[in-house]
Amino acid sequence: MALSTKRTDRRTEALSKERIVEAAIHILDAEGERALTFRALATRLATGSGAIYWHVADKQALLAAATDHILASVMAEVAERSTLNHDAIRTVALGMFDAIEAHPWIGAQLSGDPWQQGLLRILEGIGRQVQALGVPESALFNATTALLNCILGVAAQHAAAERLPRGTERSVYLAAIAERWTQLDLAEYPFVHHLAAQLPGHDDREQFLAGVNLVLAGIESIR
Amino acid sequence: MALSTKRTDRRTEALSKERIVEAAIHILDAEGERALTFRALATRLATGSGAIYWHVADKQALLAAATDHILASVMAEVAERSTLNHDAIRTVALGMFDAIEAHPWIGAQLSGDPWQQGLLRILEGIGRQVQALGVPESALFNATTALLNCILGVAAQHAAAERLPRGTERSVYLAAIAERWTQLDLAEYPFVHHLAAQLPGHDDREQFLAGVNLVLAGIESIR
DNA sequence: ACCTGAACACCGTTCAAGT
DNA sequence: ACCTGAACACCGTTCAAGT
Repeated sequence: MALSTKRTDRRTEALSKERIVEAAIHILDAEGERALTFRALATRLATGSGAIYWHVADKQALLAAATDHILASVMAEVAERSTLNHDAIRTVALGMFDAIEAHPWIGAQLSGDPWQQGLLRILEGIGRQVQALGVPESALFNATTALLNCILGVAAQHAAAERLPRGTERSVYLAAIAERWTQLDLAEYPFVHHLAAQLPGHDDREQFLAGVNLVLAGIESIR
Repeated sequence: MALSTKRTDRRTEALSKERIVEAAIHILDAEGERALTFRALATRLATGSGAIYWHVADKQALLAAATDHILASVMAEVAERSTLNHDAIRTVALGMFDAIEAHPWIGAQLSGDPWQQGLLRILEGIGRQVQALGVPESALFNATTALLNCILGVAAQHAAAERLPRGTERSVYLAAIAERWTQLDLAEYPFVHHLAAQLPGHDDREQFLAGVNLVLAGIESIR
């Protein structure tokens, strides 16, 4: 690597898009979305805030690159456990679920721009398996986006949780929502009241998988 | 109403949460999400920017109230055309689709906070019909949120379009995305390439309905 | 080519002061 | 009780100036 020590003598390991993205991910994971500031980023990288613009177009591009970085590693990891069709789809979906849970700021990013680079990797991964299931050409797009919607739904849920004060427990968060639901007018919201009882006890991951299975069942009934 | 003319003599029709929300919706619809500023809102209401805080907690609450206002009218309108089960679900879903298309800023709001007040009306409306379909207790939550995910998916797509420069045609927007997809490496993204061809010609509303139908088919196969 | 950091043009929100 | 509007504490982004 360090064949020639010509430039800067690795004092501060020259800035690069990759280093910037890594630093951004660190801040996002450690302190949340609101803490990612060009000033905070510059401080962490020991540089001026303007320097970042030499490598990254703007904040939106930075967030997209950070999301892409995570999603690329998800797909790489998932690709190793090669299974087929239904199982492959479930594997990709669960990989996404875990990634969104580990990095909730991804949720906001995905909901905000569902056609961004990073999500295309997932679209590709899922779409190929849907195709392999023998879904007719005309239903291919719809079936794949329906599965993607399950992921976007989870993303939206975690994006909302991300915007809470740091360190709020998931369980007390759900309990607070259930509490709010219970306070709604019973006559007007009977069904929501009914769900409120189930909300605190439920397993997010299990529910997510159930949604995916439901869509898979729908796909099965189509072909 | 104006039994006594005691106070302010209706010179400027005193501020109220409702007037503020209506003004906010006007700005959001006419000029987009980024144009909604407390300063712009204050100017439109011919008041000081601080006055708004007397009626609304903060910007997040204002956006939630605006979204709730729209969704309430969607549900009211949809409730009149009373149908049953599958058709009722499709009616609610299409009502939401049209609302999101007419007010794209709702998309960002729904994706950002899927448990907010406004969306509960939809959850209630859809959930009741799912219940009426005879879906077993254990699958009720999953089936309803799966349908909600279709709506959140559409919301996310329109939220992304909303953030574009004003006045971008939907068709040129889709063409631009298809163009980007075509430029991806064919070996790595064969499926996305395949979809790119369908993207410009497709009908959003039709695709949305197809997704809903897919989930409904899945629900049918469960019970 | 790449980096610095002050400066610019904004925000949401607060709050003493008014009526 | 309700409103005013200046002030505060931030932002993302730009850009002359440096190396």
